[in-house]
Amino acid sequence: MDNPTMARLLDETADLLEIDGGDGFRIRSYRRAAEAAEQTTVDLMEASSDTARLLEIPGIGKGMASNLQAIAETGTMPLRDELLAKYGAGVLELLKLPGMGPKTIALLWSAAQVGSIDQLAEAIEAGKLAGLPRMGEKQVEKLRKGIEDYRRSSGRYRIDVAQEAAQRLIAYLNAFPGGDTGGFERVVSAGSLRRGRETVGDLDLLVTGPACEPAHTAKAVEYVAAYPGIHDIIAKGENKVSFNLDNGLQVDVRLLPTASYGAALQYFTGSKAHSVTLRQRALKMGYTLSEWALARLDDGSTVAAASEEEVYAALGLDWIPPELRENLGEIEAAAKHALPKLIEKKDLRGDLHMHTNASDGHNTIREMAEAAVKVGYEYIAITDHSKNLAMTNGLDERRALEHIQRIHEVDAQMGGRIRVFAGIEVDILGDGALDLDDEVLAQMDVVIASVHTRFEQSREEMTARVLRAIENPNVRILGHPTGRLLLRREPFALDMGAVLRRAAELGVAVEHNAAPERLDLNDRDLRLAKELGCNIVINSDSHDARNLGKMDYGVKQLRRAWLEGGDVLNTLSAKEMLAALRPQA
DNA sequence: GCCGTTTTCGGCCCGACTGTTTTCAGTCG
Repeated sequence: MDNPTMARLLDETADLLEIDGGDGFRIRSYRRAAEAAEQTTVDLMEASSDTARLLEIPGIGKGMASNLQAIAETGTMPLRDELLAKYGAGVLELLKLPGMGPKTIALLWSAAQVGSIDQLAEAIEAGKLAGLPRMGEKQVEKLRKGIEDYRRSSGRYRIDVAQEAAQRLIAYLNAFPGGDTGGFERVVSAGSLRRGRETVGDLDLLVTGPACEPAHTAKAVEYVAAYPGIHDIIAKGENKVSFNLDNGLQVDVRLLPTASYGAALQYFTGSKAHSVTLRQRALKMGYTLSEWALARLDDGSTVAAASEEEVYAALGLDWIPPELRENLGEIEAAAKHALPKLIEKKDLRGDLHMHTNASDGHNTIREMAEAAVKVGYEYIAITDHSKNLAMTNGLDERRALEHIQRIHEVDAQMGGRIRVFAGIEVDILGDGALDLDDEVLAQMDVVIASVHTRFEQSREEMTARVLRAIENPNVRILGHPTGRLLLRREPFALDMGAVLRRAAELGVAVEHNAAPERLDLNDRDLRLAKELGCNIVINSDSHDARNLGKMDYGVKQLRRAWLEGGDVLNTLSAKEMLAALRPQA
């Protein structure tokens, strides 16, 4: 079991304790321990036999150490089992509905025998919630919509979750002993994960090599099917194994001969719409395209199959980056040799959105700056929260001014190794006013304005609110413009066209927030932003120095939006970036 | 349940907003 899984078990125990009405401080210690498990560099599974080593981790005391040891040994822990037996696993799923917290769950459980999302849906339909305390019409309607949203998004997984699952599986497959089969040559992920979609429905893994040659796949298939992370096997054939992982994610592993690698990779990367258009094109040229090869229609002889480049070239096309394969004009562009030169991670020279322990981050300004040097950045901006987000210990005017001083000091201490700009992620209040005085904001190099509250406003209200915020001349970046949390919270209603048009006029940049739970703006709106002439920035929104370089998923979204290096301000030098960000300054 | 002690018990996180109240509980992050 890995650290994140152990962390999840501790966090679930905290959830269950809350539902059970347990002591708040005890619950917090479980949350802290979960966070510690998530963040520590110690391999907890390995360290579990050494109590002293566990106790060295801040947040882990005697009780947590024995919990971790129980988890390492049995895969669970007594308190968690006891509470699960009492309430059932369904309550943990209930907690994922917006507006549904532990107190409400406890109420529903005791008053209406509701212990799962399905039971809640039934209770709502049967009108059983009417009359319960704090269950007015609006509240019930909110729950109904929450269930709808949840059901629509379930069955999909965030790209980082899918990517990590794929990496573990790929590592396992690469360890195939092979023996007389000749083993595997290449193990790669295809499908929507390779295309960089923000969420993934299932994993497609492609395996080629001697052990995958037709009629010789038995040993390879058995090895795949023996992967320890498998929950249940759906299908097992000669060149395909399908199964569900413990977290429910479905995986298809396909075994194909080396000679078909390119055709197979193209076929399994999709998208479906892209592949259909490609196959139509092949037919017009007298070819047929399958996962085995691009072949002549008349005699079936292979035209191209070993690499994707050969397959695309034989169809008269430049190789198309996977992120573009959505049948949105990429095939026409490839035929005209007019594909964009997509932005790459190495083009990024800085990051303009991150938090420190002055608000809800984990590290100091200095630690963030040092981490950014390691990533290879030329500049960063420190942008902590403002006071309206009390939960995050957001800065008021006085603290914000002090923070600017400290940032300047660190900037000087870094001795030119990196520029550290003073910034803020200022809250956009309900009416579109900003959470800090203009005189304070005016002293910042980079002001990001973001919505964090009152997501339920109407489209008109929200649009007016955001427009008012970006009219403030101190605002240089609109942060995570839709507020969405993938698979958890829908984007709020907003007239995106109106906001982007005004942002372009004002020279306010729109952010692509690269945190994998946000990826906000999405690829479609990013493409629109480019068309409308908006400045675009990509930021990590790091709350931890270790996340600073994690831009990969965000860069994929930029690529899906057809963006080139020149479209994104982070590819500029510090001086050019500031000039573009503050054209009037 | 963790931590850090004036060493074995007391402190541990503040505030806005909503929908339900008619003075406030619950959620948010």
